Amino acid sequence: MITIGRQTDYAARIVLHLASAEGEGMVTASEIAARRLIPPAFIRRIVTRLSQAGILRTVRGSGGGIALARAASEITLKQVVEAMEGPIALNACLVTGSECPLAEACPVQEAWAEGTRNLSNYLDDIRFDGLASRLGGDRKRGRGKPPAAKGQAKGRRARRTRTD
Amino acid sequence: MITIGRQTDYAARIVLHLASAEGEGMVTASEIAARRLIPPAFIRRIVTRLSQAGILRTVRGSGGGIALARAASEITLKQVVEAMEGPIALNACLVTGSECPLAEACPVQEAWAEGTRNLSNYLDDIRFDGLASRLGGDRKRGRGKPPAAKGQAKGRRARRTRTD
DNA sequence: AGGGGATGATATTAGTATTGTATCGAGGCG
DNA sequence: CGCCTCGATACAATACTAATATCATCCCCT
Repeated sequence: MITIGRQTDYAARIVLHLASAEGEGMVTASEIAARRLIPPAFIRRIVTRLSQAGILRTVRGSGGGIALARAASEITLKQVVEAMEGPIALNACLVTGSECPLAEACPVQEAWAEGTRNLSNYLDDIRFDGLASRLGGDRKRGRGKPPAAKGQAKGRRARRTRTD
Repeated sequence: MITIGRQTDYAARIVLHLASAEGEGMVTASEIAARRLIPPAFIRRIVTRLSQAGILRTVRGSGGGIALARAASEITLKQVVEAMEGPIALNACLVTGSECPLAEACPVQEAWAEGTRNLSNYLDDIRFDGLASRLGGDRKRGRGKPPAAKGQAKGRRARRTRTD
């Protein structure tokens, strides 16, 4: 189905939660787990990977917890996806390099490659400040925006490619 | 890694092969397997699924084989992907509907949804006549396009990959 | 300095999906 | 009738994912 793993889904929720609590100090893993419906025993590993990727900052000990390593506006969905899933690629043949002897004359590979670039660029335009502002912000701002996630930076990114 | 399965990769190669042999009669599964480096015992199942999806047409018996069910220009990469992988969705929460209690106020889900739409639209624009013409067809049609499938309008947007 | 609270790391397990193979059946052509 | 081809299914091996539990490490606070 070409989907991200559930861990990545969880990771996005975690970062989103922290982005919405930006500047409010540390949040514990247990609290995020409870608030965002993430298996408590699972959240540790995800946080660890996000920390190693430089997206989160953690402090151990009493009073410790988790926070964003930098401003939410500097964290994109692409960064989170790559931290959890590795490089973005629609087809494994794009990342393993030239395992496929047919790659030389493979127009389909080119299609996968461009689709990958499109997806990567799209995800890189989704920033967590924008996402967080849509979390609880609707009530206080009376949005004139539709619930659909457009409006962020993705502009009109024409998807007509017309390759022929 | 958000990749298609290998079966889908195979499926695309199969359709591509048939598209490049359009109007030349039936091709046997064994021949495709050999020419496109697909496990011979595996290709049957893939062909069956593509047939059931109405993309391929098969004829049994001596002299039989496989061919496209309609013109290559009427077959898109999206159709092949959906035949093999089911509905296109970047996150399972988009297809299962409302398994997630947070979906009501989940900006990330909206991001996945739009990314899915983008991807789906992109794949639906890739048609196999275009792909086949790039296989060995450059010489005979002299198409003015570069071999790389670019030309998309992926708008250049400031790329903040800052990982400090 | 010590206790408790928090993350870090790892082993394990159960379940599932994918990949690939083998076998038998059915249909069509000569 | 016999060969050639696809159709369907059962099967195994593998890999991955999700999830849990446990112990180690670190740090604030008293």
